[in-house]
Amino acid sequence: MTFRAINEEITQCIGDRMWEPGGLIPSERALAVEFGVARGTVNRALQELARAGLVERKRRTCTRVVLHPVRGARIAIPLVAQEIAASGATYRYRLLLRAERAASACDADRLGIEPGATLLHVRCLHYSDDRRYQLEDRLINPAIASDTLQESFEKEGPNEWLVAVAPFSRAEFTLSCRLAKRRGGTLLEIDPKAPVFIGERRTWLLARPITAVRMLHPHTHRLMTTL
Amino acid sequence: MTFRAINEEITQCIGDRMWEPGGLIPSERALAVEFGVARGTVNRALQELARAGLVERKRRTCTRVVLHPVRGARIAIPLVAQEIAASGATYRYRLLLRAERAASACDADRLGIEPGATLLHVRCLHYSDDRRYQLEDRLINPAIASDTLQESFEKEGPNEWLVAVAPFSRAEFTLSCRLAKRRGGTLLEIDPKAPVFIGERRTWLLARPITAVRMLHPHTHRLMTTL
DNA sequence: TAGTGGTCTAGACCACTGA
DNA sequence: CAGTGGTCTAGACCACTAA
Repeated sequence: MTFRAINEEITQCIGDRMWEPGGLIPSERALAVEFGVARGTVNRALQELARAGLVERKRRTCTRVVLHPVRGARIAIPLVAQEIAASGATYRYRLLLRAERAASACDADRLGIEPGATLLHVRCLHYSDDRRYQLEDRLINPAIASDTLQESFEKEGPNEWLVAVAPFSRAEFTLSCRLAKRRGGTLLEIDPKAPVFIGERRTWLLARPITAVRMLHPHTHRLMTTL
Repeated sequence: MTFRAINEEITQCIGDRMWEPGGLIPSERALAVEFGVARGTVNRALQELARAGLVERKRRTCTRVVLHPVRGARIAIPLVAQEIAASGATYRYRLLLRAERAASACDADRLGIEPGATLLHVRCLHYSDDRRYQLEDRLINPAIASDTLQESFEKEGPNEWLVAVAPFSRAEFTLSCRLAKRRGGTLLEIDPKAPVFIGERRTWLLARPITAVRMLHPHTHRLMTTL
């Protein structure tokens, strides 16, 4: 009897309303006897169910079937190169722009630095089997590493470089969509009247901003997660 | 020595590059000896690190430090009523359609049931301070509860009912966008040439499909998370 | 064939909760 | 004070990989 089997048995009981939403589940020790397994096995099964959100465990007290199962599920945003490689397609990268400049008011707002401070602006395209997959428009705070301004980003995207040099402690994501009529859309070579799907990410190391990136996808893009 | 402590020790080693990205980690048995704990404890610590994406485990072979740490973040998808209430706005609900019918091929594909099987189709609007906030189009598998077909959904949305009666063990999310020209868009009363932001969710209890819902938002919608 | 990660077992201790 | 979930231990077996 594996912990996976126990997991399914318990899920079954909950689904059959043998144990009601909000109600108590028998103790680990009781379940261990019932299923004829060690308590450790039941414990592992219940831990997984708790992580999945089907069950709520209260230390030193009890385990109950969760009353309002989803407060909000979560969707994963993968790194683009990994995402494309995982799909089996060939990943290709092209640098469009690399500029060091003083931050405009708009940049400053987006990245969270002082207007006039130096920043690095990078724009590049990610291809999946020669189809334009994502347009990346990124601001980087050069203060994060001593050699930021030496990076050319000719061969490799900023993401690969950043994950290697700049750990972050806080991130903020936004997903939205709009019509493609503006510059970004034409760079993706899509109909200006078609929508684009936009992901934005900003990261900080403690209070110091690291990078702000805007990722544009054709509207055929799907962001998917299973959990 | 707890598994959390082991976890931190190992994270430290990786952070200090004592074990290089892409390189091998000592075996569980070796680490158990080194830390003076049982192998089970090391195992648990490594499982967690693998889940966190810091380490890759290959069954019956080895554990290695992950080469490009997946900083894939996760976005929370809140329940609409909670989301609106949390924003301080007034939540209002209106039922547009409630139909029992035999599943078309398209329905069957979307919900994952046999074509011809009975399903419940519900369409409704969620308002935030009298602005149309979300159009919900939902298929429900009536087999999940004996009283599904008695539910009118006049006063309360299907979500509130479902969370109370139908726990799930697996969920799948998709986010995308498209032009509003089709029916959904007009029901949201937006310009047919403007894009709509679409979230889709499907849930199962073990292998049994529970519900498939499509949520349309005006393109001004933003989905945000901080973490 | 030696070594690996995945898993289960039986037993134990802990710090706490709730009656 | 009885019962709970959280955790650790020491040992075991398995199915597999890589040499």
